[in-house]
Amino acid sequence: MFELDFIEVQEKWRSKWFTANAFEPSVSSEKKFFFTVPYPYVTGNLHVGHGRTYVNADVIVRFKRMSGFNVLWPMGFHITGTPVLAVSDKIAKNDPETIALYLEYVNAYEQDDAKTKEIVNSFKDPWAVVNYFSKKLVQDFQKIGVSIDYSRQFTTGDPEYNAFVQWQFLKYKEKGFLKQGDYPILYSASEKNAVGEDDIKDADTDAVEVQEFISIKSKLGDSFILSSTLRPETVFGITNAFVNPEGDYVQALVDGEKVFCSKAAAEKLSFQKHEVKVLKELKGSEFVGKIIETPLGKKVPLLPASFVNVENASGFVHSVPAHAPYDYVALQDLKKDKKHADLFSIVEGIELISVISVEGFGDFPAKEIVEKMKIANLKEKAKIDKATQDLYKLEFYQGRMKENCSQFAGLSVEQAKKKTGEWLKQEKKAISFYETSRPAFTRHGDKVIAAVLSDQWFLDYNSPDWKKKSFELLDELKIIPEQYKKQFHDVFEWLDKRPCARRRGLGTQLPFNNEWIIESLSDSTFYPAFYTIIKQIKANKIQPSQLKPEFFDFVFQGKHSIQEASKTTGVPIELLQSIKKEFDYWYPCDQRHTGTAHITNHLSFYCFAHTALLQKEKWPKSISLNELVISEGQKMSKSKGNVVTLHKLFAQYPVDLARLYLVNTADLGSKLDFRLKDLQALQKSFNKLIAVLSEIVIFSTHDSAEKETPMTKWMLSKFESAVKESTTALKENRIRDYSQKTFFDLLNSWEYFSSRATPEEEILVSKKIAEKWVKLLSPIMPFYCEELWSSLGKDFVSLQQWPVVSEELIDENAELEEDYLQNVLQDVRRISSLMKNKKIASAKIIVASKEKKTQAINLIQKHASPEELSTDALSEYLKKNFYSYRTKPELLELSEYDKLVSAKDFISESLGYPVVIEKEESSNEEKKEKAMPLKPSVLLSFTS
RNA sequence: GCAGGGGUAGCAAAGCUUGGUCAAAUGCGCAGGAUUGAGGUUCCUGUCUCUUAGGAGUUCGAGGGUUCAAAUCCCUUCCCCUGCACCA
Repeated sequence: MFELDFIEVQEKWRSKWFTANAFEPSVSSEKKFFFTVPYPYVTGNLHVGHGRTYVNADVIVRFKRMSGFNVLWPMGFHITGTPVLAVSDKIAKNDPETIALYLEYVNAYEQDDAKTKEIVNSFKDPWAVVNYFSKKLVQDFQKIGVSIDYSRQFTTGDPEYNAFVQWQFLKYKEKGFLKQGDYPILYSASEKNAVGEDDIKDADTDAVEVQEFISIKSKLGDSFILSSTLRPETVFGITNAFVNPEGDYVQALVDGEKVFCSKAAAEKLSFQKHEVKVLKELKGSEFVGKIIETPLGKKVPLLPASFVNVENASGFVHSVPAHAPYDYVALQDLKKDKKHADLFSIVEGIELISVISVEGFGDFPAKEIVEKMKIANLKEKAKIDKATQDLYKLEFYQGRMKENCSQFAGLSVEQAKKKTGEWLKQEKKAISFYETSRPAFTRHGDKVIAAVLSDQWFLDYNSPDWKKKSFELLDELKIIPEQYKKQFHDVFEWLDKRPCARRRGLGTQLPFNNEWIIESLSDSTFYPAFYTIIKQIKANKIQPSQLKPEFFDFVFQGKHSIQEASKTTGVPIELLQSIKKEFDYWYPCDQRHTGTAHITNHLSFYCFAHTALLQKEKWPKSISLNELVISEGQKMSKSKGNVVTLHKLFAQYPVDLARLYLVNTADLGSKLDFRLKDLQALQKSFNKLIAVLSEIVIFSTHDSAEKETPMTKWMLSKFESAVKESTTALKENRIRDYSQKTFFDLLNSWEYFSSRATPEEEILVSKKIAEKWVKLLSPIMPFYCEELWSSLGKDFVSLQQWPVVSEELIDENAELEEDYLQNVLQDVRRISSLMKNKKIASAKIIVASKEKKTQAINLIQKHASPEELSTDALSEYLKKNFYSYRTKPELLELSEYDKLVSAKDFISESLGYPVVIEKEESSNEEKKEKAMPLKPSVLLSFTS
């Protein structure tokens, strides 16, 4: 038995590959294959989700390399944005959870506890995080055996990279793709800064977003009151407004107009591009009973309601009791309220106004639903919330505006909502009021509010020419698996203006405005180009300051003369030439592989960036994708503690096994559910294959008599078919198919062959398949394959030529004969199983006569359909398989008797009792009549 | 709601583009047998239902259609997952 210490084998080949620089190609005359996978983000360890993407990628790349391509697969590291910063921040503030997490991460690499602590402590500096993990990730990658060129590493924080990204944004600006405008964001007033999800308490479990309320202006004296709603379309149904009598309100000058709103609202408005000056403060109770005039000219009363929250939006709400459960219940409560007995007649006089029709409800859905759910008063908050939500959903998606809604009559609520809001704002009858979707606080405990940035930078993916060109790219782009092409199409359609810079985080500053950091998805769209040049930039010590726009103009776009470019940048002409040559050699990117999650952003931006910056010949050629990995049926997350890190995995299982598992468990287009039990089960087959293959490799060195037999023909045919099918599958990126064929099918075939064959036959076949099979498997399990290959006295199977199919060995007949034998065996077993209580002594197998076969062939050929056949036994039999015999008449020509006789011992052994083979012509048995072509008659005899 | 993907035997997962060879690969699980002191491992066999001679019946979310023939093509319908932006 072949025993290997997998840790040792892995270490050995890892170090051999990388000391020999086996995967570091340079410009040559060979045909090239430039392949990339998005660089990982460096805030922690890699997990099986990364593993899946990188292993699939590696299989593709190894196949291409063995198929004679000059393959470049480089790697860099992504550090842009807030996450690294957030980690450092938390560690600096001694956040116990973060420290524990990072102790665990670092502990995976370090032996010494004291050292681990020291390292984690150093993470107060974000660059320490970046530097530490980028080094460790390289080690991890090398451990998985992915054949990456590590000589072109960089991080997105490197000054060379900054210059490269700045150049891109200069180009976007020149083309008019970069624009500035208003944008609402989450904001902390006390920190004077934008806040992201990672800054907000509990935002990872309970997301906070910015909502746009429409605050309509209703006249009250010489001022307006601002009442807010998320449903502007109901403005036609207003019957009154509500104020919280306990609340604090102000009168303020907002953009030159006197308005009433809550005190909190006035402050918020000042962050939303409004000039706000508070004139006086007053209590909500002072508004009760006042009559206001809505923008539609209707005079309605202001009534008290405790449910109005002055901390939310403008502090007043208008009331649409026909459609809003809260409003309806509030009015009912008010009628019963003794404190406000003076208002009774006003409330009593309010008539509900219906503005939306929706199936299943009459004129006043809110009233109906409140009555149906038996909501008694405002205290039943949970019930009212539910009623509101249900009704809103129903009306929003299914409702229509009624006749009384002027120009919006007949529209769906969905459309009317947007249009009414726009209209009110345009007519200056309302303003936008941005508010957080729930009360939220930063991790430091400051209030999070919605603010409007007036100078936010956007990339306008809707620029007509840009979008058109990008669709052109998409038309030509090969997407693997194809099913995702449509999604790309839809995403391209949908892409609009997208904010592309932030006020904080690591990364590159906007070239013309250094207060802005280019946001992390926007700085990672064109970087495959960077791999082609960074090696020479670093090797020749070109300074970041030399990487002026002219440098990139020249290299990527061929602009300026080389003399000019050299003069401006101070880069020598030959060097400039050589860098451009390298870019021109490798570009375009032939294939980019990543997870499907990136389609809606990263991959789409990647396409757009290329159409904006490069000529058509340099646009990407293909994108391949794989779905995500879940763990034991659940999404992986730190909080669930079910994240499987590659580190842990490889401590216990051979890398080659894990690689096999990751490519074989699911197709690229489906989720992979990582189950430890399955992996362990797979290990059995894995060990078996290693044992079998090692044996074959040893056999292949033995001498043998060169004599082919039906069995060797069968095995070689199976093998060569597998070579053929595997190769096709790999060419089409059907990686799972390839692994099934190369690994499982062949293993099963060999096991069967081995049970049927003599040692001589095994040696004969081994000599012909050993090398090929090792090569075939090497993309999946490179470590063991290198080990086996070296035992044949050769170097680096990873760099060998992919096996060529020996078509002449594919022998359909040999395979058919063996299938036939299996069918017969199956048949005999079936019959035996029906003989429940009898012990079988022996079996007689009677093969159909020649005459019957000829007859059968005639019948099949002379008739077009099974209906035309008559009802004799042979015809009845033929009816069942009519069409398959018709398309493959050679089936019927098989020499059944010879096959069975030659396999007689095998049949007896498999069945466990002796068998006799007879021909129908020479048999004395009555049952011989039952024999049909390909279906011999079987006669069992029993021990008494 | 919009967009994309999906529903296959106890479970997981192929097959669907190009209809027949599909009661449907493969793996797990389960059952019986061999091996073993026992367990595990390994090997063989079976695993939709009925059937004491190789037969029959019912299945691929549900319902309808096209066809000599449908898991595969068309229509309708129900259910599930993902994304919906400034976040890596």
